Amino acid sequence: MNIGEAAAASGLPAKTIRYYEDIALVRPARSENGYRDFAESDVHKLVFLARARSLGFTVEECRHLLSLYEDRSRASADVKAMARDHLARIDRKIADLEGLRATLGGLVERCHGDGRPDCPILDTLAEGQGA
Amino acid sequence: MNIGEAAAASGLPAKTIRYYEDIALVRPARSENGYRDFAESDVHKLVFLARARSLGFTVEECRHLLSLYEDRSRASADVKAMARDHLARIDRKIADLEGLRATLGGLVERCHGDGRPDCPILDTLAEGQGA
DNA sequence: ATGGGCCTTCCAGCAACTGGAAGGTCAAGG
DNA sequence: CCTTGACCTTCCAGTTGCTGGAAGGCCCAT
Repeated sequence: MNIGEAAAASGLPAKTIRYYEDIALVRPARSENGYRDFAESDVHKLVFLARARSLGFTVEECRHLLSLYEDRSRASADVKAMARDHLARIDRKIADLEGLRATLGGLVERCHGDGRPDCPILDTLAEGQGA
Repeated sequence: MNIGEAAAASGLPAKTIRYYEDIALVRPARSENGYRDFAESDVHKLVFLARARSLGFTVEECRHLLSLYEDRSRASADVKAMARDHLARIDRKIADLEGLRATLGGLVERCHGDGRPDCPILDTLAEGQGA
């Protein structure tokens, strides 16, 4: 299977797949003409990667998850620990963003938003009572 | 005022301040010895930048906000529009993360997380019912 | 044989810094 | 007076995860 088909099958851009080969996440065979030749198992890995990335795992975490996935004897505890760490990071990020949202939302509400030049948003950025 | 003091006063690392000069967000004077010499107004700008960045505005948005801030005749509507756009982006990001959180949280719950090798998290990444 | 649509490699760049090397300056202490 | 150490300077490279583009090779149909 050429890279174009692998891309279509996995949902990843060809460029990204080449990049994943660069950083040794996948190792497709090569045809005689030098084209990459993807086996079913390669495409599975690509799909796995696409899913893990879309869940927000970093590439390095994906590498680790992939190795756990390929290790028939691994313990699910390892995976769960990673996922839980990741969950905690997500929770932190959500909390941060909600704080941000509250601050900025408050500023937006207080800004009359017309042609007058005085603006509580800029004032706050400059003086900093609210951020 | 040397860069070290400006850094302490603004809360930004010296490296970041140099970077901000590089991209022309600030233009401190220079002393005879070649050291940067920050006026109060420069430090104000740095504080402004630090606050706006911490609210998640991109550097380019900060550049724009700064110019609005310096423009005595600007309309607060401009600022409000930017802030509202930014708010919308934050909301989208929060929603994305909450979706992620739900998916991943569900997986973590279903994973028994012991020494056994079968793991719903990896299975899902591979087969993809849940992502 | 020629056109197009694949494929290959490599180089550059995005955001927003951060780290480090190599060297200049300045104030204090011996 | 000299050294030490903290500061400052510039420049180059790396980070994360791709993405775009150029230059060139391959393959298939007309």
